[in-house]
Amino acid sequence: MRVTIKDIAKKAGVSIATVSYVINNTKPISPETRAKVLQAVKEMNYQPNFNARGLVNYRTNLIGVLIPYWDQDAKQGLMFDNPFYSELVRGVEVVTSQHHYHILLMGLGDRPQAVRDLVQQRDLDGLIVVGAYEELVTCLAQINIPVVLVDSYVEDSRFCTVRIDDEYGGYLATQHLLAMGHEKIGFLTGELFPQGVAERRFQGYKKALAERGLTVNRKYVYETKISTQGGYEGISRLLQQAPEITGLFSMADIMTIGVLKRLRETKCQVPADLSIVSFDGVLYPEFLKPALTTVDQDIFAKGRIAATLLIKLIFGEEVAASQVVLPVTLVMRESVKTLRS
Amino acid sequence: MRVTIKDIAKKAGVSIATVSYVINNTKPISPETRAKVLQAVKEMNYQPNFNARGLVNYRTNLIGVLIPYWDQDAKQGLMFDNPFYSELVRGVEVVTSQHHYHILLMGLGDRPQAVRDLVQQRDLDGLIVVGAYEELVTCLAQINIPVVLVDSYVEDSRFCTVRIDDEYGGYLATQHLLAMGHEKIGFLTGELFPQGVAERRFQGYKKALAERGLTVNRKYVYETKISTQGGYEGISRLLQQAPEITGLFSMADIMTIGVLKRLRETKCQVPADLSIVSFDGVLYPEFLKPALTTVDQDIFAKGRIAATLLIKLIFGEEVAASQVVLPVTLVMRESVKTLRS
DNA sequence: CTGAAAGCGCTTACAG
DNA sequence: CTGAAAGCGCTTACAG
Repeated sequence: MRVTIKDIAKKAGVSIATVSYVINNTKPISPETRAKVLQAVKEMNYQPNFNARGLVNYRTNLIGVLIPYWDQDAKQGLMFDNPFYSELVRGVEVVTSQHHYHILLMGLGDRPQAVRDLVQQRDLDGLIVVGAYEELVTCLAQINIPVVLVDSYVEDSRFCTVRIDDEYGGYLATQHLLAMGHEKIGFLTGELFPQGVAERRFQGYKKALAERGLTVNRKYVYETKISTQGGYEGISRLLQQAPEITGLFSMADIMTIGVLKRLRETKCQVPADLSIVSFDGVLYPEFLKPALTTVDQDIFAKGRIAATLLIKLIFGEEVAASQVVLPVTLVMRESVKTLRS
Repeated sequence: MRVTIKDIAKKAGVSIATVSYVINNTKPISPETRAKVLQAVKEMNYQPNFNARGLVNYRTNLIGVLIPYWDQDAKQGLMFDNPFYSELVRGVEVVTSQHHYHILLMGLGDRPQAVRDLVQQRDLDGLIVVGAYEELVTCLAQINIPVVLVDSYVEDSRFCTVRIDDEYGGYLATQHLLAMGHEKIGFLTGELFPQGVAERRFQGYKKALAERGLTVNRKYVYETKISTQGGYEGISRLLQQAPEITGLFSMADIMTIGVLKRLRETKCQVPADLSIVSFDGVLYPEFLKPALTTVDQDIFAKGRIAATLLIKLIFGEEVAASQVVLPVTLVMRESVKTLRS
């Protein structure tokens, strides 16, 4: 059923070792023998079994792409639910496919050890991990393969990272609202944990406020899940505890959609009643109603660069930069109104 | 470096066969021996190597998810570019992870034989293929593993399929425009090939027109790529060759975004100057401007069902239905205006 | 230039 | 109940 190296050897009248040599170009083989083998390979559509190959030479040509869930049961949330991740995976695919690498895609729930298991089960050559948190990083540190962290701020120098300047992004968003005259600015965010992007954007939020001599009102900050549902519930709570806010920095487009839904239900107009700056620019913000002012990032590039780094690490090549920081841009559209003060 | 069954055997003081037996629960083992083995497994964080396992027992616990490109170079288009696919993959992941199956994600360009190669290289247990066309189906037929086709209308009874009733969807879209008084209705579509969904939606379009005693004006139909870019260019051409249309059935949300972009540039108002019905409902249509009237489908469910079917096929279980057809719903929002006639 | 043989991590008759 | 051995598909010293 499987076409194996034996079949080729038999057909070409050589040993399996010879077949291996010509396929891998790993030893000088006479032109005639080579031709015979290649002919057989072609006729039988032979393709080497990467699993068997990986078993002996410790290279499976397989990398894992790990994407976190926030909701273990629903398997929702960060994972895929967010077009963000499809963009990222697409970026990864573009480069891995050029290097004959395959992608194993996995969602990661609340059991970070699952990474270690996966790596052992599949004998992965490398790992791209999105949004790693401390506990996960601890697990990763026990694994002996190259890892590229996307959107994570771990201090561990063993890992390459690719991300944007989230603090600056948060700063841009908030600073824009301030510049437009808003002072009571809400911050709707995903979980704030030390190595996460949310925390950094929060830093940027604080920094922008501080520049204006303002301090953070904890009532203006609401932590919830990064999903439409999170945005929907979050804005309700936030407006309940801080009805006076005139501006909102929403940490992710996907949350902002939920915000818009809720606001529409409560007849709260954007930007008339509430100005919004969102983040990512992944949901075609110019076509939303209102067209969303966003801090944009190039997620496709994130994926490409992460994969390029990882492949280099796997091949033991020198990497120019082990910490890649991609730019962000504030794109002004229609969701922020100028407040006269 | 790898923790293997040998390490466990040594630590537990038993043979590797015994370790295998307890791990797989495949032979009666004395409680004491079992305990020793389990203890060792735990202490060493042992996880069996699925690749090695697959080599001997012809089951790798790996399935492939294949997603077509339309643009080989840019690796864009259908693949991921479209949130449609992330939803689908998420659905697949939910069920595969419950069955200890992993997902190999691959884009598929213009070389359908790549599927066969992949299956051999990775020894996949099964395949979920999105949008298969004839040539690809021919390749799939040569492969001896279970395949579930998503969004494909091949006649081949060897394959399970899951899809929506695309003809009915196209009918609903067109019929709605007709009901609102439109008669000159454009159809912006992806490539029309026999086994594709586009062709079926086109049939629905024709059927709705026919019911009104109208025939298809070929000038009103424009075939292009399923992407924002395709939508953008497509609507330009379409309006060039048929400026008189008052309604548009756009075959995919992702194209519709491009349409909106172009229309905005040319100051063509929706729905004042052009009414639009879109398809999929995957881009938060209620928050677009204008809120898009769409024919919605549950893509997450498509993924879940496809994976469930595939797993059953792999395990040789009886499948209730080998052709699953999911419902579509017309959701009216604001992109269609009533035309008085 | 070519091949026999060992071995990668695992499972599974087969024997005891 | 337990284990030695063959074998899954492949690569790689080693010998010739």
